[in-house]
Amino acid sequence: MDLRQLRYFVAVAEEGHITRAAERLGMQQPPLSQQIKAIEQELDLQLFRRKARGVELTDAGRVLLDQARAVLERLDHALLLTRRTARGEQGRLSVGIAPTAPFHPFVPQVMRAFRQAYPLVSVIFDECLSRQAVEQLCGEQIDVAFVRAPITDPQGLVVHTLLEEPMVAALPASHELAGDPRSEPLALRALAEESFILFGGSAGPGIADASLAACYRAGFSPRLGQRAPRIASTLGLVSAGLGVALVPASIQRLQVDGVAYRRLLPRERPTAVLNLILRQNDPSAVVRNFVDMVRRAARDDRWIKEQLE
Amino acid sequence: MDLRQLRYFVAVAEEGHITRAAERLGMQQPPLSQQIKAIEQELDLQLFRRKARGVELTDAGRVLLDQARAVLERLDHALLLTRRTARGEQGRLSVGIAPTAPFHPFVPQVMRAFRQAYPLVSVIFDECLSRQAVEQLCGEQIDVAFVRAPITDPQGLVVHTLLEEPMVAALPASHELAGDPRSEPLALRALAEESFILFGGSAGPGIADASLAACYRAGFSPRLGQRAPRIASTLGLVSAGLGVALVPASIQRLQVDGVAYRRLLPRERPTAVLNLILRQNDPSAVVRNFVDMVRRAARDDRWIKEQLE
DNA sequence: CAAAATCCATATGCACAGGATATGGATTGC
DNA sequence: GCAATCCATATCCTGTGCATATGGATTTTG
Repeated sequence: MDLRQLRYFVAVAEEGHITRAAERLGMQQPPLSQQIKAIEQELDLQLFRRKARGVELTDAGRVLLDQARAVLERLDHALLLTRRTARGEQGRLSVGIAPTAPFHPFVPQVMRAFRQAYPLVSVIFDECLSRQAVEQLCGEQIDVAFVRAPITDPQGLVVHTLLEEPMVAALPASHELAGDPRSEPLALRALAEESFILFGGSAGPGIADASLAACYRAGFSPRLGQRAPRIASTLGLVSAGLGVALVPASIQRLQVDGVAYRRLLPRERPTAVLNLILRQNDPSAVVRNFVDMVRRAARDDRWIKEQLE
Repeated sequence: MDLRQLRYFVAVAEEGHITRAAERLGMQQPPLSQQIKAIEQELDLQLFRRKARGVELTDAGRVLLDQARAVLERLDHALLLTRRTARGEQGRLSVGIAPTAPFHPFVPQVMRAFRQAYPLVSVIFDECLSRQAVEQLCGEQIDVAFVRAPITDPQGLVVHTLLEEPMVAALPASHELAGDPRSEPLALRALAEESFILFGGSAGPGIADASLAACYRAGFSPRLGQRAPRIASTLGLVSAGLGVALVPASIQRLQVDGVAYRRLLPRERPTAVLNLILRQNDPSAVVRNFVDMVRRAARDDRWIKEQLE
């Protein structure tokens, strides 16, 4: 049994005439008659009753017509899904995302754009720190990750830098240095005597490293306060007056009672990067589309430039 | 796109090797490679990644594998249903049935046998008198009918006589002639003065005609009492003492308070036939199977002979 | 490290399936 | 009774799909 024969059968059944069906199929009548006969012989049953004017479906023929339509439809559907998958319009995408990444407008913005452009791709988010991201990428648990670590490509992975943003100081609101957000940039040295709350824990080289490095460059060894695993708890500790923290500028969108932000002097302030990381040679078209879109957005997006001041 | 190609694809996908798949398909490797390539070109996408040892499905290939299996399964199913229909193992059967027919054991017996032999045929019953049966057969509302009329084939229909059974008299239990069922057969003349309740109404030449004809043959014109449309009301009237009725012997299975049955003298008693009626040249295999089974059962069934005494 | 092995791709030849043309036969309609 | 309609059969031919032979790439083995 052959799809061509199935299509021939459907055409004949729908037209009720072999001649007319042949016309519709762009062929001559005799070979079509032959094919119909061949099907009947193969199935060892009659599909049509030959009448003086045209042909008429038998019961079996009627059943086959229904079924054949379903099969052909199913096949079209199959090819559609396959093509969509090949184009990366359909499938799954597992995205690892650093805890501070969602606060930068770029991330939700590009995610929204992607979901709109590829509505049939089901996107799953998984919050993870940079070290976990690398592991989960290698273990195929996630396909791409937004991370804040300035990773130099580990084996088998590719890192794309999407943007850099300045970091700002988060101070207790009661702190003497906590002024209006519009106040003059702060010199890092002014914080030399403060406890520094390190954000991100020891899970990976990320924001904490950048903060410390900046302090060293500014000429002092910061007093280390508590470590907080997440951004919320970090700001909580700051709010409680347990110390100060350096956080990406985009975190300022998170207004917390008792926490004030201050910009730092451009010359000495650390920067936080946002990197996109993925498996090298990942053949997934979904991943390719995603990465393309994210990188293009990062390049084009005016917002970034404003943010860099 | 071709079913053959689809099967080739599934084989290669399942084996992970073109060479091995070719073996399984009973062909050589080069043409199989060609066909796979042809599919990929037609769909304009990659289904496999060629590795050093064998081939590996791409995402699109994985999707197509799933879908292709479904399509092939669907096709097998389609052919199965078609074959079943052609064999008359599947479909619908609308059976008209005379009101008195179900009381003869033959009818439920053969219906049970049919449903057992052809469980996928959905049988629909429709009680109807002989005239309606003819109409509904011609109008294709029913496919076959059990009727009690001795119809001579109307145009386009075929009648098969399944069995004949004697008729018996149904008397009010209080009637002087109402004796033990085992009493001697009654002479029809003995009922000459009774009111005859005609069963079946005027809807068709059936039992009522046979009853009257028998009376005429026995030498008297029966006094006509009420007409009753159905067997239950007929026996109700008898029970109420409004007259007597002649009914098929098999009706005796219907024991009604106040109604006694008596056999009639073999020489003069009327007989009730049970006929199977259907459209001539009905192409339905289901009907053919049904008629074959019913007729065979009617011929073979010992029960009938006993009933004929 | 070279040689064998494995497996896919390409090249070429051939056989057959499927389509075109021509024609016959049956039924219907005027 | 003749024309028209439509399916079936016969014959020929083209193109497709398979087989055989061979090349190329990578892995395994001695």
